[in-house]
This record gives sequence, C-alpha cells and structure tokens, in this order.
Amino acid sequence: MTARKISGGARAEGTGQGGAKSVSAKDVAALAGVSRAAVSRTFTPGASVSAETRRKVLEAADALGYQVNHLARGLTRQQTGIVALIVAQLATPYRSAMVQALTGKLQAAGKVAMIINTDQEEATVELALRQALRYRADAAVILSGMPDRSIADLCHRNGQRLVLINRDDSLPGSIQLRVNDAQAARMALLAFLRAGCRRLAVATSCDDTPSLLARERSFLEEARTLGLDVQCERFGATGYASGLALGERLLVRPERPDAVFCTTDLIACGVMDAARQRFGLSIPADLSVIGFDDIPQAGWEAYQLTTFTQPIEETAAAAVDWIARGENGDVPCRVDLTATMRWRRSVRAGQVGAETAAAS
Amino acid sequence: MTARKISGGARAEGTGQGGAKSVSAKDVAALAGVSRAAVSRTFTPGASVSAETRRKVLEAADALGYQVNHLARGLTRQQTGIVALIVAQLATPYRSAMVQALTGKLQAAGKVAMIINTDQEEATVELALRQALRYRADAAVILSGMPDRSIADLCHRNGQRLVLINRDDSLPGSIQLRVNDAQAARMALLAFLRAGCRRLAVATSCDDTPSLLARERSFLEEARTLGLDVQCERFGATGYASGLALGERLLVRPERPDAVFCTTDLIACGVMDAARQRFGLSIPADLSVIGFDDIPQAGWEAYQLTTFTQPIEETAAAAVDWIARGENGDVPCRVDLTATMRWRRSVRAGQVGAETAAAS
DNA sequence: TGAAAGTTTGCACAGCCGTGCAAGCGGGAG
DNA sequence: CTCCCGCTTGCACGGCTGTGCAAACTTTCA
Repeated sequence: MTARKISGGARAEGTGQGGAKSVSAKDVAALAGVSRAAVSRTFTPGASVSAETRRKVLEAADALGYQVNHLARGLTRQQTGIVALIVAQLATPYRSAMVQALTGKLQAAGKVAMIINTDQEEATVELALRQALRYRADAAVILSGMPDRSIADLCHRNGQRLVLINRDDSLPGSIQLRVNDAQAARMALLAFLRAGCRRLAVATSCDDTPSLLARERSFLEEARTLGLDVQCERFGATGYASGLALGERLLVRPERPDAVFCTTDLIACGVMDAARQRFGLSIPADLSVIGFDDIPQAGWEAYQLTTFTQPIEETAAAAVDWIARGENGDVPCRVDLTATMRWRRSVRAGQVGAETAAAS
Repeated sequence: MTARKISGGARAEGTGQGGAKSVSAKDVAALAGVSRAAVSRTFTPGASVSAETRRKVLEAADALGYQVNHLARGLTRQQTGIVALIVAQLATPYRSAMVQALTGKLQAAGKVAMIINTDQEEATVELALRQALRYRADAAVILSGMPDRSIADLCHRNGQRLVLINRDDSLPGSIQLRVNDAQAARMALLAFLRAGCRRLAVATSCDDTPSLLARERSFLEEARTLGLDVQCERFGATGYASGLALGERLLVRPERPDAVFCTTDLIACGVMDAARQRFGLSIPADLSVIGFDDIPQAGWEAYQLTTFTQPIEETAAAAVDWIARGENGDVPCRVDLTATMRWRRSVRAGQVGAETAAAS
C-alpha cells in the first residue's frame, strides 16, 4: 500500500506529528553521554554499572520518559512475558471472575495478559492460538473451546505452553486443571434425597462443554445406580434466559419435579424465577434447586441459592504458578481441584430426620 | 542471575528441551530454499513474489507451523497492534460487558487487547500506563481511575494514544467518551414525579468515579431547582452488598422514601432486595426504584428494574474506530453518547393522570 | 613504584522482521 | 541479434534490545 517512508534523520524536539516514535535506549544514551550498552545494563538487574553512570542514565531516562521495550527484549530472551487468555462469553459472572483472577495473578508474577475473544463464529480456537503464536505468548490459557491435536502440536513446536481449564482432552506439554464436577453432581443428588425430594430433574443447556456434560451425566448415572428416575431437560445457550425456559418446560409437566439440579447458577436463577413468578411456587417448600459456580447472584437475597463454589482463586493460582515456573518439558501435568458445596436456602430441610445441614 | 546461555548452534529436530525456540522466517527460508526476504514478502500483502516462490514458501511455512512474529514486525512498523485496556473490578456486569465488546471489536479491526488490572492498591493507573508503554501499545483505553497530567504527557510523548471512557478530564491527543449521566438523572427525577412519588432518595456508593458523581449531583440539583427535598445516602463500594446496606439505612428512616434513584443497577438490586425481604415492601406499589447501566440482572424476573441502558456497543465502536483511524494529531476529541431509558416495572404507574409510560 | 586484580565501558553481534536498491532474468520489440 | 523493460530476488540496513569479549580504567597490594 502506501510506502510510509520513515524519515530516519531529523529527531526534532517538537511533539511528533504522526508516527510519534517512542523514545529508545539510544536516545537515553545520547542524552546521558554514555553508550547504549550502559543504558541497557542500568535496566538489567545484576549487571555491572557504576553508581555514577547509573545516576546519569536514570536521570536522562526520567527526563525523556523512557520505558524499556519489552517487545525487543522478547526477541533475545526466549520470554515475552505475554500470556494469552482464550475465552468466549467474557461478560458472564463466572468467566469474568476467572479472568479477573488470572490477570491479577499474572501481573503479580510479572507477566501480562492478552485477551483473545472467541465469540465470533467459526474455527476460532485455532485462530486464537495462531494469534497468540504471532505475539509469541509464553503460554495460552484456554477457557473456552478445545484445540485440535494438530494445533496443540503446533503450539508445542513453537514453544508455547498450554493451560487447559476444565477441558476434556490432555495434551502433551500442557497442564490440565479440572474441577470435581462428577463428585459434586453426586453430592447434589444426595442432598436432594436427604431433603426428601423424589421427583428429580436436571436442567442444562445445549452447549456441550465438558464441565456441563460431566455434571449432567454424573447426576443421571448416580440416580440410575440408585434406581431413581430423573427428568432431564436441555435447552438453548447457557444463561438466564434458558433457565427461564427450562423452568417452564419442567414445571408444566404432569409429574412436576420437586427438585432441579441446574448445571449452572445462571440457569438456576432462571428456573427459580420461572417457578416463583409463573407457577407461584415457593422455594424451597415446593421446589428445591441446586446450581453450580457460586456466582455473586447466587448469594443475593432474592435467590439464596445452594450451589458449588468454584475454586477460582486456586485455579488461577495453579495456572499462573505453572506458567511462571516455566521449566518442565513434555510430560503433561494434571491438577484436580474441588468445588465445595455452599449451603444456602434453596434446598428444603431434611424431612427424614437425621442430619439436616445448615439451619441458619 | 543465572546466565541462561543460549546455545546458538544445534537446531536439533527433536522437540525442544527447555527454551523451545519458535520457528522464524529464516527457518522457513532454509526449508524452502529461498532467501529470507522472499519469506517476508510472501507474508506482506502487495509485495512482489512469483507464484512459484510463494508456493514453496507457503508449503514450508505450513510444514513448520510458521507464524509471523508481530513483536519483531512492531519494531520496524510504528504499530504493534496492541491496545491496552486498563480496568479495575473486571468481574462486574457492566465492566465485563464493556471489555467483551472492546476485545471483540478490536479483534475485528486487526488489533489485539492486553488487559491491565488495577485492582491492587496504590498508584496503579500510572503503573498500568507504564506497562502499556513497555509493550509499545498503540493505544490505552482507560476504564478505571484517571492518570495525572504528567503521565498522560509521557504517553503522548511516546506516541501512545489515550481513550478515556467516562473520565472527567480532557487530555491532549486523547479521545474522551462520555455518557449523558446528568440528563439521565434528570429524567429519573421526572419519572418519579410523574409517578406521584414525593419522598425522594438517592442511594450511591463512596467511590468517587465521575459517572456516579454526575448522576448523584444532577439528581440533587434538579430536585433543588424544583424546590424538592431529597434524602441522600452514601455507603461502601459500588456493588450489591452496599445496595443492601443502603436500602436498610434509607427505609428505616422516619420519613420513609417512596422512590430511590440508585447510581448503579447493582446498588438498585440490593435496595430492592432490602425493601422486599427486610421491610416487606412491594415494588413498585410501596417503593419505586430506578437504576443505571441496564446490566443483565436488571431484566431478570425478580427485578424488572427500570434503568438506563449504557451504549456499550456504540462506546466500544467509537473507541475502536478512533484507535484504528490512527491519523489525528494533538487536538483532543470528544464524543457524547446517550444512555436511553429502559422502562420496566420498578416504577409505579403515574397517579396524576396524564402520560403514564409503558403499561405492558 | 610497579604489577596484579577487579570493575566499568564500549564494540559488535544475535535475535526477527520489513524494505530500498541493485542485480539477475526473461521476454518482447525493433 | 540487440536493446529495453518489467518482474523477481538477494543483499544489506534499520528498528531495539541483551550480552560476550576485550580494552581501559581503578584499586589494591607488595
């Protein structure tokens, strides 16, 4: 296209007209009257510089507003300090909380987070990883979707490490962080039974993310093991609106459920609202509900939803720790984390007698 | 510290042991049997390469999984394609929605978003901008906090453009995006009056962000102009919990308000829950509430909150458009956007007679 | 005072890319 | 056959940093 010729000569004092070149170590060296290497060493911890030179350099750097160029530094070093977060549907309570935790901890570890959004259609996880590769990210954290084996291999060959959060497959040279979805789902079932509920149901979305599937399947399987029947309804995308629709579909049935396990808190909120507003039911007297994620809204007065708390901080900490540690090679690593049950008031107190938890 | 010597020689075929150098244009050139310049030109639109050479290069690049290094490219070009988003409290409905919109549109414009989190204490906006500078971001979008003039000047000198979203001050060489907070607050007041409410109140947090202050002040001033008294309560951080506390404080007063303008939807939800659960009030019969932001929860069945819809898409579009346009110089630019009223069911229908909006 | 040891500094190169410039190559016209 | 023109291609440089190596300088010790 347009040639965009860069005038190498005149480094005028006036604030830049267009390109506005940023100040480099050469500029600082010139002003301080030292070599460029001296500037570089001043900003390299452990390098040998005399106090006098250091002072001159820092003074000049301050006057010019110099900041070391991490991009150029990333060329020689094998690290850029960039970590890509690949995520869809960021504006969701759980996702945004996870991203907040990750960015915070990454910063504390001296890294910086780059967000790659896969909301648009198509084969976007692959595109996202290629983008991460182009910026030579030290690692990529995958929160949504799952890369093909071939793409993962491409990352591996280019020295980009992968963090898989609640993804199914294991990949070489990557760490896999998983939450105990299956066990939690079984706990939910037990909680319902202990509360005396018998007409059980599951409400979930049509999104086939590994976590949602695991929660649904475990609940169903455990029920079948115990010889119980469970009504399962699946609808739409993961979110409040789908929860509303799911509630209507379930509660209109002849054998109306008295307990619904929702694979997500957002769905649970929708189900609760449907039960109350459209069917005049009261919770937990007429209907017990359990969700998953423990998003902020689950604790709101209007819901007081019993759910499972995602170990967001621990997950983020484990991910960042593994990224910062750097060293390890090809062996895939796996970390299991536990979502703990959070009792609130959306499950009715046990009728059978025995241990009814959490009165307050 | 440790010397980290990089062995320049052996480029072994085996998957890397530690550093795992990523594949460069030189590698592709070697495999394709052409010069490195040919590789570069193949990936530069509009450059002159023969079909045959291009084919060989693309083949080799594909075999090796080559991706152009945007960091190195950023050295020669004056653009890195990186845009820094400086934000605190990302895990909040409004903020995360804004970040989602920004990242999506940035990507569509061929840029990439870098998140810099200012949740930690201290003078972090300055630190965040310095970090953005170190990565030679083309622009920085400031969603939280306000940089000192001196820091803004530093960015300006280094050719980093600034986007201020709902910030007070105007700065040279930056664009300022503002929403009509003041006008909206006046509309809220009028809506209350038209509904027949007379005991007005404002609930806000102690955070002194420009938007919140503008909403509060405009409401109060307009009321004073009309000779009306308004009870104003201020408490805690911006969020649901503060809303709950604010509701309790306001509703326990001798002259109990019959209308509360909340500077944020999260606060509004808290106030509504306090009114219902702790005081047994019904909304809007006993209490009318108006919020701000139109977060997803405002549309939930349990709230049906009348509020003001933030022009998130328009804001993000305007920001990205300005960033992508690039060209313009020192003249500060300002764009005004309008938050439009979203009628739901948290304001009682007018009693006076005349124009009562939104029946359904 | 002279030599040895230690510190500091500059040079030059590597890391990766884009691109101006000139040389090479092929083809068409006279 | 020769000349000219257009397209390709390689060389070399610039952009910014970190760092090994050797030279210069300072300090210490005999």
